[in-house]
Amino acid sequence: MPPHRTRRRIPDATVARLPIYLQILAEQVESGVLNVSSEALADLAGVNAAKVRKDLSYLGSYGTRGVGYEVERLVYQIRRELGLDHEWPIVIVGAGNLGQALAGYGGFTENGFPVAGIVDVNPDKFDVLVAGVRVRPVSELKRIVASGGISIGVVATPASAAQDAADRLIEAGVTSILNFAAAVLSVPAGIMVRKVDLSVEMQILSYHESRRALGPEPGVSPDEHHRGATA
Amino acid sequence: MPPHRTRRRIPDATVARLPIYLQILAEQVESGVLNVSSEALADLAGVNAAKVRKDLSYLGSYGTRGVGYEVERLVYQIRRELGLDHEWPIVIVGAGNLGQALAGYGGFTENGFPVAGIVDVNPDKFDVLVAGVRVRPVSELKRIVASGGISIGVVATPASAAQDAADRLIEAGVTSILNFAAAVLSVPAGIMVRKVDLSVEMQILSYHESRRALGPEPGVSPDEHHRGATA
DNA sequence: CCTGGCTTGTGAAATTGTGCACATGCGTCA
DNA sequence: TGACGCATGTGCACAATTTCACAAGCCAGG
Repeated sequence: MPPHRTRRRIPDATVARLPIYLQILAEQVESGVLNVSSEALADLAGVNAAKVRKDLSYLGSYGTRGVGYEVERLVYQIRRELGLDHEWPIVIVGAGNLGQALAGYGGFTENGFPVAGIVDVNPDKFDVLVAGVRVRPVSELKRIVASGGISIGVVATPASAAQDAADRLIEAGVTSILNFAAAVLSVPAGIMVRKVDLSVEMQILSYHESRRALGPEPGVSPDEHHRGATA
Repeated sequence: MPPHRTRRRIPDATVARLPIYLQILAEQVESGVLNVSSEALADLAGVNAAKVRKDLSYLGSYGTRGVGYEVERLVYQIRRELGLDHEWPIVIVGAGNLGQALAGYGGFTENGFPVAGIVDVNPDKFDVLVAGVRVRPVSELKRIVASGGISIGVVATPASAAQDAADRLIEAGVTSILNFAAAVLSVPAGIMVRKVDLSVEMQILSYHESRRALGPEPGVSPDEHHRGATA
């Protein structure tokens, strides 16, 4: 059998957990840990051990029965599967508070997603330096995307401008979008959109808080100190 | 029958969509729209109409056959179900870039989650004004939470300090946490945690981008312009 | 070399979520 | 008042995900 032709379809739920495992494993490497069991990893990730094993099994059989998984190897495999074996430059649309905060955050660059460009419609913002990158007019989006080989765009505009921003990104050639605006984007098939909406998150918490007031759930066992729901 | 005693258990997947519907409906109210059909709402939310109907049916029967849903009424019902009929003051732990950006963002306050306090461990930050709120030492967390009747906390610290921040929040009486740090929090049963991690989102996009390079999916129909995956 | 202990990898069951199809019921119009 | 058109609410089948339970396999020790 060849060294694993990546052709298998990995379930969405699993894909969403791989980055978590990866982060934890990276910490373990730092600590000099050589092996982890599915149970140890599950514990650190706050999930079920069987789930960890099933998730990792989609990558192939990289564990050793009776021993566990070799941390370095697992890190390598997960990174490869997630496409993190090279950088993915991104472009941010919107240089307002949010856009600047995102660019300045550093988390993007650190994780292999360097900010290759920031654009805005407002001329007042042009040439402002944000995290070492000069803000450019949206009209240059196409050039920036093409010359930077960019396939991921970040929408950091007000909700009212989000669809327009998305349209321009797609027109420029971007195929994946991370949307921070409080708006649902309509995009052609084949374009991947993920949305991050703080107010949605808060409202989900609110729902649970207000149910709490109605008395204990008829079905939630009050057992001791485990991981909280990260649903 | 009483005006609907909120006792039903609403599926998580539905709870996660209600805020989206709510946002769209609020826009419709602005536009003076009086009624929406499940299909119209589904279209705007980028989901299936049957799903919308099923989701809304958990709230009770607030639609009219042959007509649709009365927008204002639906807004009221969803808000009530999500516990948005009153404000939920929050406290932010961490007054660094992220904490300041979050506080300054305004999205919290606008949506009924006013920032009632910001704390940090770094004395340099004490008394700095962020979005009109004075940064206080973490030692005052308990007092702030108690006097403000706060049940929701936001962790905006570096990953290494996140668990400590969470512990302090819980100790102070908070029961729900929104975690922006790249760390999995361990919390007692009964505490609700939601995590927002940009690098996880980016990595999920990366996965899909890198699969794209392997050729067209053997199973994804190439149909025209619909809503993108927000999975 | 064989045995015991431990952990993976995975069928199968249980649970959760989705989408179809249609009976039901409201409002309108003749 | 009766018939018609339209959109809800929901039973049901199916798809996805989670969890269990255990056979299989590896390593260490005797």
